[in-house]
Amino acid sequence: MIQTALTSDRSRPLAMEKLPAEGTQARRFGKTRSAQSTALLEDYVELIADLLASAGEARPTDIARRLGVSHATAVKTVSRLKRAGLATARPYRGVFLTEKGQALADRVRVRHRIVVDLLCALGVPSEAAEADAEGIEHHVSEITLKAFAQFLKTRE
Amino acid sequence: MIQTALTSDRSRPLAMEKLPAEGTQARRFGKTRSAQSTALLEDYVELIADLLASAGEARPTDIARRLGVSHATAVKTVSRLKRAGLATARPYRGVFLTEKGQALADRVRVRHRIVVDLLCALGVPSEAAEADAEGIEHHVSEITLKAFAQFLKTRE
DNA sequence: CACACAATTTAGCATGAGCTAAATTTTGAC
DNA sequence: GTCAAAATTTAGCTCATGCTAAATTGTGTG
Repeated sequence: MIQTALTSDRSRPLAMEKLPAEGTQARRFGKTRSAQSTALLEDYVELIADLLASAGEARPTDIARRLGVSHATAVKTVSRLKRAGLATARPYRGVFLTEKGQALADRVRVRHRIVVDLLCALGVPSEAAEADAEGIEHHVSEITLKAFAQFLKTRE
Repeated sequence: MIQTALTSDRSRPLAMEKLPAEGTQARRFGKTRSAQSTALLEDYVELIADLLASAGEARPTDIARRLGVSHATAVKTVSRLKRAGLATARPYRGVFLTEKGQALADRVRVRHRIVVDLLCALGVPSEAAEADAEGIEHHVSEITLKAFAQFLKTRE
C-alpha cells in the first residue's frame, strides 16, 4: 500500500482504510500528511539515482553526508526503501534501485526541475528556488505539475 | 528554540547545533525537515484561529474532526502547542491562542491565501489549488512568498 | 598473512504523530 | 439533586525519523 502511494502519489484515493471522512477538509489534511511520509523516501531515491549516475555507486556514508544525517539513519531508511520495493542492497555492499525505484527517481527529477524553473520564472532567486523546491515538490500533484509545465511553456 | 523556528521560519540560520554542515545540500535538506515538523503546528494554529473566529471556541473534538484525527491525537498536539508557547488551555476547557500563536495564525492565513491565489493564477483548478496549497505553503520561504505576491500584483 | 583502519550494520534510546481503550470530568435531562 | 451521556484527558501501544555507541565486516599496508 505504500507502493500505491508512491507510484501514483496524490492522483488516487490513497486507500487509507478507516478514514473518518468527515468532510472535505479532513480528507485534504490527511492527504497532506501521507505525502509527508513519502517525501523522505523520494529524497532518498532521488539522491541514490544521482549518486549511481555520477559516482557509479551509492554508499550509505555518501547518502548520509549528502542528506545531513548519520550513517545509521541512512542505513535504516535504506532498509525501509527495500521494504517498499524501491531499492535493493546486500549487506556491506552498495545500494541500488529497483525498476520501481528508478521510475520514481525519474519522476521526482522531472518534477524537481519543473518546480525550480517555475520558481525562477516567478522571480525567486535561484538559490532560494532550489531550497524551497526541495520542500514544495513533494506536495505538487499531477494536475498542478501540468499547470506549472504549461505556464513555463507558454512564456519561455 | 522551536519558537525561533516558528517566528522567523526559514529566513534565519535556524540555529541547529551539532549540524554536520557538510555542504550546501545537507543544510538544505535539514531545513526542509525542520519545516516538516512545524507544518503540523501551523495547521493547528490556523484551524484554532478559524474556529475561534467562527464559533467563538475551539474544542478538541472540533479540531480533531476538522483535521481528520482522533480527539486523543488532537489533545496531545494541543499540549505541544502549549509547550511551544502558541496556545493556552485549561483542562476540560477550550483552547485559545497566545499572542504568539495569533501572530503565527495571521501569517499562516496570509501565506495560504497567496499560495492558493498563485496556483489559481497559474491555471490550477481551485479544488486542486486548495488541496496542494495545504502541503506547499509550509515550505514557502519569505522571499518566495514575496515573489508570489509580486507576480500576482503585476498581473491581476 | 596478519592486523589496523574504515565502512557498515545492529542495538538501544528519544521524540513526534497517530491510534484505541479506559478513566475522568462536565453537562444536561429528569 | 442525581445520574447518564458526551466530552476530555490519560495510558499504552505502533511506526517513522533521528541520534550515539558498540559490534561486525571489508580492505589495504606492511
